[in-house]
Amino acid sequence: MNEITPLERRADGGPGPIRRTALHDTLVSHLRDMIIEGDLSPGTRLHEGQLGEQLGVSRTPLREAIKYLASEGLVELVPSRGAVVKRFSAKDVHDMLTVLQTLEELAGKLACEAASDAGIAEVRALHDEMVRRYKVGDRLQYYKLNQQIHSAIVQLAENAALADMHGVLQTRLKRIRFIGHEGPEKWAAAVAEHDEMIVALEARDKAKLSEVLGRHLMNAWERVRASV
Amino acid sequence: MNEITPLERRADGGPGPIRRTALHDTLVSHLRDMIIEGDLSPGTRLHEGQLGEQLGVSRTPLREAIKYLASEGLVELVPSRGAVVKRFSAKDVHDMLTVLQTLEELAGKLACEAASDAGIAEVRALHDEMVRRYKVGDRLQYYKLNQQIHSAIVQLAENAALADMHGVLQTRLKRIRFIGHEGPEKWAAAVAEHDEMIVALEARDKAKLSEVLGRHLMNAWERVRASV
DNA sequence: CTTTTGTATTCTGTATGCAGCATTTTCTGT
DNA sequence: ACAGAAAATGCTGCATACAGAATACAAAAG
Repeated sequence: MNEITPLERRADGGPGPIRRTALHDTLVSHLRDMIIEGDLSPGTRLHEGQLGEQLGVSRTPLREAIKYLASEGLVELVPSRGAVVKRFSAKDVHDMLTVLQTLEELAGKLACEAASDAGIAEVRALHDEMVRRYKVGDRLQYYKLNQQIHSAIVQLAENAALADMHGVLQTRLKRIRFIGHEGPEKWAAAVAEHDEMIVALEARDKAKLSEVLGRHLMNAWERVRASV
Repeated sequence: MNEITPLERRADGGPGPIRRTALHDTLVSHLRDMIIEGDLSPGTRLHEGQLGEQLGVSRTPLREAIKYLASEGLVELVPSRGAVVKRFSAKDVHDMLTVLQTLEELAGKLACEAASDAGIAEVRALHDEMVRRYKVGDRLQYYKLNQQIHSAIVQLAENAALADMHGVLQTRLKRIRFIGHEGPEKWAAAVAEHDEMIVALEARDKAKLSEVLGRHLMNAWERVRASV
């Protein structure tokens, strides 16, 4: 999609209060984005010398970032042959969605118990914004807000381990969902499901929210299965 | 627990068919074990120079392994201060067990559908062996077989993503469970639950297996809560 | 013309070296 | 003697350098 551009190293000092972002984190995020957005397509070898030069970074931190991503499951380490962007089969995607479904069902239940009213209001705000984008037909922003909402609900559950696992799976799936372009009717259905979600969350209806989230992800498979 | 010993580099050739295990993998496993077994206790700084010398490895591959473990959640990266072994609070452990419970419930359902008879027989064999160890009072082997059984059931589910997530959580919890020494009556209860599990699995009773697995992990929290 | 083997190149894997930041120790002033 | 500042030490973060493995290419044999 994009050109491979040199990593902009956060210049020292500047207006920012303090530089917290080490190169490692920046690199990890950058590579993750490159994989998700398709700059590095599945099966591509991550050429250390070349890639490092393009990003303006030496091989050492690059290799460390790659190892990190390998643990995240985005790339695969082949002994003596470096790293390649992991390729997901249709079954892999289905499997991931199955687990994600279970996790979000759990998140829904926990969120209804643990969430603050303010937290719920924030999700509502995200939702309203997303609907606005939907009506305008802004797919990219819709997509991003959609992800944010799911993450936000998981956050409301106040369970770090759950958030971790959810985050990993969502990241792995981003690449897929980013591509999946459903038709208008399926899109409308997805929005309707989101509507139900918000209502259930605001009512703190555990069973309902859990059920809708589960259904939503079941349908997600239907929506993306064609594109994998 | 143990001394920190130099990493035995799998000598090339040898009887083994071919050397698949790169240094990276060996290092990761070794460090993981050191953390789990308590050689590196929570809060300990992973001193690159020192640790590398003790293991007989230079800093570069060691750093890569540490980054990998950081992504797994076993260590925490502190900017400009290296890595420290992550410390889990009681809530963290509870949260992990909650997620693990949900995942194993799912695994139980899927396993009943996907498992081969041979696969189920293998779990039964593990179970019988575990019961034998229990009767002898061999806590360590009991513990290991216990873990193996849970992993085996997850494997039967034939869902790679599920296995991944389960593996990560189980690894994080190993350190805790390794310590938790329940009394005789709780131990007996745990074994009884495992008995139920096997029966349900052999009957391919989805609902029952799922229920038992869930209950088993709920009780697991009761068993370990004192020791965290 | 195909296949096989030897060689050369390229890339990964590991070690080492240097610079910057954090912390600790020491020195100085009150 | 104590507080604060300055220097010194130790460690991490990044870059570079070197060695070994894998692959690609070419030449020679069938």
